[in-house]
Amino acid sequence: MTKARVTVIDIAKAAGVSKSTVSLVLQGSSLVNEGTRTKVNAVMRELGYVYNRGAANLRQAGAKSRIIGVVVNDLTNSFFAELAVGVDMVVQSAGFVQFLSNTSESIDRQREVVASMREHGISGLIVSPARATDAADFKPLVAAGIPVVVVVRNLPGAKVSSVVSDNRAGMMSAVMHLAELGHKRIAFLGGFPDTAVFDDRLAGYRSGMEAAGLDYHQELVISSAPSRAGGGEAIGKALVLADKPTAAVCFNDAVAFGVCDGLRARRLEPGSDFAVVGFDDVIEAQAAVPALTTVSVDPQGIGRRGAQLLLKQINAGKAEAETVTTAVRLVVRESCGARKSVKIETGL
Amino acid sequence: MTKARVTVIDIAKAAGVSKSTVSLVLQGSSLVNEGTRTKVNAVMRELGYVYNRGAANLRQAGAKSRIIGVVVNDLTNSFFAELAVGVDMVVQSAGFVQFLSNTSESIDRQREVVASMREHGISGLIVSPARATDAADFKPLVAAGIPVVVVVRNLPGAKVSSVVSDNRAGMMSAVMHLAELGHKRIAFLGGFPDTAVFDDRLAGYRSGMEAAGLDYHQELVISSAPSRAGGGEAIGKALVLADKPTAAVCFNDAVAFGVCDGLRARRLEPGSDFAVVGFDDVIEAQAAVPALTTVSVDPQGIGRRGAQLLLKQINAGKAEAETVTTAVRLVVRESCGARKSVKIETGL
DNA sequence: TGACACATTTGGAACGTTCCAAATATTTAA
DNA sequence: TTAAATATTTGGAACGTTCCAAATGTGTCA
Repeated sequence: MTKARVTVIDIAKAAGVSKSTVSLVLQGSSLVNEGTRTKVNAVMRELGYVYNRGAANLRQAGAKSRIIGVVVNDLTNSFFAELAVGVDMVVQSAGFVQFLSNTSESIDRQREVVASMREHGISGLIVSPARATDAADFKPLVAAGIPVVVVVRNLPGAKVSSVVSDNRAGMMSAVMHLAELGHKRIAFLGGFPDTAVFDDRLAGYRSGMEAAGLDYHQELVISSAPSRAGGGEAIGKALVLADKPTAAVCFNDAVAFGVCDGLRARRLEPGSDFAVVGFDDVIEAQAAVPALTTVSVDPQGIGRRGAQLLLKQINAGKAEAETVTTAVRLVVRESCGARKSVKIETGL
Repeated sequence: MTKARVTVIDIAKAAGVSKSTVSLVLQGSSLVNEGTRTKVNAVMRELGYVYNRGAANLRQAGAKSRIIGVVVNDLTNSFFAELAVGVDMVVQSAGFVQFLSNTSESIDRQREVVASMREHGISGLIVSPARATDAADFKPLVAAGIPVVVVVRNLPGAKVSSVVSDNRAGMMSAVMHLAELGHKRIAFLGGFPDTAVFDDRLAGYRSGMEAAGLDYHQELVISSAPSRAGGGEAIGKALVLADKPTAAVCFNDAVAFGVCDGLRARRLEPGSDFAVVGFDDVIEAQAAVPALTTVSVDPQGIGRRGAQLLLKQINAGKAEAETVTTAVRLVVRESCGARKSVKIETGL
């Protein structure tokens, strides 16, 4: 029950030096004599000193808090959990800590959370913006010299850095793969049309169709919520078309799972009767039956890249907006019909 | 590019009052006149004032930082991601923010992370301790008056509060369910024997056997790594016994999945040929084939309870160690053989 | 009117650190 | 031996807030 906090002054007294010297030791300055340094360190250990970053921070105006804020929209989704882990890895090894918050796609909550983080003096922010986030929302942060990196979803118009996966190329390769398997009528299912990610993926779909020499038909693009339920809905609409598709690329894996559900509810087997390709490669994709063919985006990598970019800007002291797109690759499993379902895995 | 920070003094000047008054407004004190309050608030908005919690914190020695630390061992595991979300929910609505870090079961990293959080002046800590965490590890925190709540895994001997699921009751109900289905030889598979959680679950197993009037056989308890691979290993050992079991309760769902793999590798179908019950109810349990019968533990609930407990202690100003066990319930699906595999779910 | 209660406001002195300019010790060069 | 150069140490004065004790203003009652 040690009541009083041990401060730099206590250390100074006990070590017979001035507080300034102790401070120098704390910062690992080369000015201080080797002997005094070890003595001070010894005393610190002995008295159980803990550094008060808040106080230090107060003096060193601004960007030295070594706290970075991380805001994601859905930590329950393993995609974002992985992303957070990626951020944590680089942030932690750079001696920073992360404030992590979850917005559940609520723009109000996002605002609150960011405000709170700002009060705590974060040195930078990584955010996967909630849907319908206004590009101007992060203006004050940037104006205050706090670097912001937007990940996963970009925010057109906002002058901030971003790390997004190559949605266009990913979707294009998915479409071309299906075309190679002989499919001619390929649908694009799921996703909300008012998002930048949707636009990119749709653009990739169109490029893919074109590259494969297939016609683009408006009716084959069916948007819906980017969720499992949304996927069920979308495939329902697709299957009542006069000229039905035989394959679909989906906005994301959740949609793809919904599509599979919907197919089975209509006695169609995903993979053999209808080809399905997802996007994201969430962990469940591998274990699902049939295993989902999907575009792998490595959320952890995005987290790492984002954190690196942010740290770079923090260290540089100025935030020059920069855009990084991370590579994606098509992972061919069973749901596209390319592989037979051989589910017996090795014993151990 | 506003360079200088707006401070309470700037506000005071602009509003024609003293900094003390502004401070009172900030704290929502009832002492201040309604007129001045609104004026001050207006000025704050106008000048874009942002509260400096660090400075405030410096003055109000100690526990008012409104930061709580959360450390988990594996955020990639959806169990812990859910837990973090639960914590975040209550912490956020209480106006706190959370430092979240991931230890990946590394005890060194855990130490680093906790030290760093302490430097930042957290008001409390929620931790799911890495394996082999020493009970004394959190002693300094507690001594400094920082409440600590241990979740998921308890730390016998440490005088801190904890929130754990009712491992005993859960395992007991699993065993009794299998007994009701007519099983006599029920194995307990997986888990490391040196953990408190293992002991609890094993105790539940024994109670369940006893309650069902079945004998306890040492040889039917087979420990292994608490992972999918470990499960495969354990079932392998179980199936070479002279008197083979016909059913198994598993240390957790990962083990249960491994057991299913192992069964199939030996041409046995989980559910019909051998009953398997898991523990945790991770999201994959539902979608697996066969769907896993398991004990559902609601990690989000644990997170919420833990956070509530912690906040209570922070507000009370003193940390009286308290132990909460959260209820669990058996979710009967297919892997125990109680239900036929009817996999066609409703369309939407 | 003076004395009192009450409501509101207010200067400083903290809090624990870092930074600066200047002081003091030590070494080197002449 | 002394001056100059170098290495080390050091008191304040910040940083932006909250707290305290005391000051001011306003109204009420004899």
